[in-house]
Amino acid sequence: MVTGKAGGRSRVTAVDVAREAGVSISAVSRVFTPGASASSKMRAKVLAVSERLDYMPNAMARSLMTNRTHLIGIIMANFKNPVYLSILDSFTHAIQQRGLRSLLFNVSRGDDLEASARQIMEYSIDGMIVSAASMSPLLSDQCRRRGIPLVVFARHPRNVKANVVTADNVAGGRLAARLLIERGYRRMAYVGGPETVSTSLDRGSGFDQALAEAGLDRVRRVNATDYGYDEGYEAVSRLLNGGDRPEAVFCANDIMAMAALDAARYDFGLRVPEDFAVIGFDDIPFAATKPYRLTTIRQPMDAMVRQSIDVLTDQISAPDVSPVTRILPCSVIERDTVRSS
Amino acid sequence: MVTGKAGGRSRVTAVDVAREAGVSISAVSRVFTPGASASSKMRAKVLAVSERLDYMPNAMARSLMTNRTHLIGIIMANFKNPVYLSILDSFTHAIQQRGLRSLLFNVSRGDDLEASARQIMEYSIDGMIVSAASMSPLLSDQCRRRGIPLVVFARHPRNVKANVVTADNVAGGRLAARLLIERGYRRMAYVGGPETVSTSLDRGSGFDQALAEAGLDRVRRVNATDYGYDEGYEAVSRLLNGGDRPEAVFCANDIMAMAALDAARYDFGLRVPEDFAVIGFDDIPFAATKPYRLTTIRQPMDAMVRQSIDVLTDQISAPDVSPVTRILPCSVIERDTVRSS
DNA sequence: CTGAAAGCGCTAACAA
DNA sequence: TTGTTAGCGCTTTCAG
Repeated sequence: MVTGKAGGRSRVTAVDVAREAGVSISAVSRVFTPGASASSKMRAKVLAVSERLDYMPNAMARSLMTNRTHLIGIIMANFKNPVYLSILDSFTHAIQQRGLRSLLFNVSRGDDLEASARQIMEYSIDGMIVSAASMSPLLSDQCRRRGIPLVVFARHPRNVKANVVTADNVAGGRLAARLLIERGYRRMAYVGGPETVSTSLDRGSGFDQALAEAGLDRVRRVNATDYGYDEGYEAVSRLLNGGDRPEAVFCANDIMAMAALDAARYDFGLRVPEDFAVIGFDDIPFAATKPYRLTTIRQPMDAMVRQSIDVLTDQISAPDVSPVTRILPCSVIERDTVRSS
Repeated sequence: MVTGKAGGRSRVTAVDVAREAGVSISAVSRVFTPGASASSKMRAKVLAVSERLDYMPNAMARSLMTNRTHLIGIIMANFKNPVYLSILDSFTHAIQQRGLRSLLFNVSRGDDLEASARQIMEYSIDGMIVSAASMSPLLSDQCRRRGIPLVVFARHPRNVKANVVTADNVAGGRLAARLLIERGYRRMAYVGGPETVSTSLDRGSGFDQALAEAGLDRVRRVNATDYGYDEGYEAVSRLLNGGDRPEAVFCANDIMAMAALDAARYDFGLRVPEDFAVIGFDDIPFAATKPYRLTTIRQPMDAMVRQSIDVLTDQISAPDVSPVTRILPCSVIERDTVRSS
């Protein structure tokens, strides 16, 4: 029984290391603090003992003094759409690259956004990223009051005072419309997501604008009840069953576009792109597979993620700056669901 | 300038609330501690002031005393496979349900698992879930030494002393083989993932076993370099190009099975399931879409997640128990890529 | 460059 | 039930 405290509950602390190395605990602290001064002898001795004792500074205790937790809160919904896996991949990667950690909150199952935000704030995170459909002013207020930099990702909520990093969804919608017009389609429809989501709204209005500019009218518009495959399938079926069938549809995301393609081909016997064109949004990996080869509008996800983290880290080191808005351009990815000339 | 400290850096603390409410700080503490005793008057008064001042206990300071952070570390790789989005969805949801928080670590980009584990441990998390291909004994040692309950999810590493919750991959492989045999296929092949991954190994060996029991030999076996669509496509192409073409393939996951289906149909002109059968593993949502209608082996993901969290929470409250292993059964999901009788 | 001492915000005995 | 007191493990002035 030579081991320290019993029960495995307690860890080795800086005091243990200091005692064992015959130095003060401040010395230990300095060795583990990046910008601090310590002689190389000191450093070597402390590091050796730490290694032997398997010492590791306690982040909680540290943050109590420094007021930095190195924690970035991520509030996310949409755990059904594969784009969000890529987004999460990029975010966690970027966050880790900078020596930060991700505290992930799932608000997709009707969990209250406010409540989650409150919980997350108990950890006094250094920054927060929100990528959920609903974005409340109360949340951004909370963050501002507490001095926590906040970026709203891939969403452009009105009356919320926060940093915003998003794709230019309106321009993306226009891109879709112009491609379709150029390729000779005339009777177009839009398949949006839930009516309140800003991305769906923006993509739809850009689409309508460009149509109007060309003297065209959008034939119809349907809204899926959720941003998923089944909901998209249902919405498109409604669209194709109704009279005044369109020659082309622009869908608010790739999942719904894939559903549109399937419904058109399998249930209505339409040939794509000859009889019917489909454009999606996002460019998820599956959109490129053989059965789909979906023509789509791509958001510059990696750039968006990078900018978000940049904005966040900038504001963590220099607080009290006014919110920034970064809107990044989309691009057309041509594949085989729109005819080629 | 009536506000407290300047700069927005500092938050309102229990001291502020205590002063304002004319009580002691322990009183404040008690009001925010679930099992503590406080008169309803006290509680009301403190709560009112807290509300007004927007007070919230500091989780870091709290954890310093309690030795509980309510943080669960999740180490994940495979940010390319959509199953993991569902898994993450279930995990974060289950974790939040129990008043815990998720600290997510991405080790998919060649980031060192050890290094990540060390970082994550600085936060003295209450428990840890690892769902990454590689699982080192060093990591489980670290956890045991620090008394941190660990569950290895959907993987069954050898010589690692930790809790394991996984599907019965061997039995799953057998299920696939028996279905194929029953439906009259004879010349079968296996498309595995990277050679070292236990899931791929187990599924393959279960498949081989059941084949052998029926007096059959697996015709061939190819391994994809990674668990993705493109890698699967490449592997299957190799398989179908080689001589001795199989009548059926069992793929280690749905993504590769989808790739197999696409390669077979589009590049080799095979009719499925007449000329060629494909079975996948996982039952991801896309496997059910019209172009695929993939017959597959389903892992009971929700149950696996639930069990993982159960094991974790049990061991958090009652440490020093020996590791448990839970192996859950898979089931066959029949769709259209294996002929029906 | 190094050590002593004073907290960071909170909880947990212990008295009252 | 409530207040007082002593830390949790660490960083950070401030002397030396």
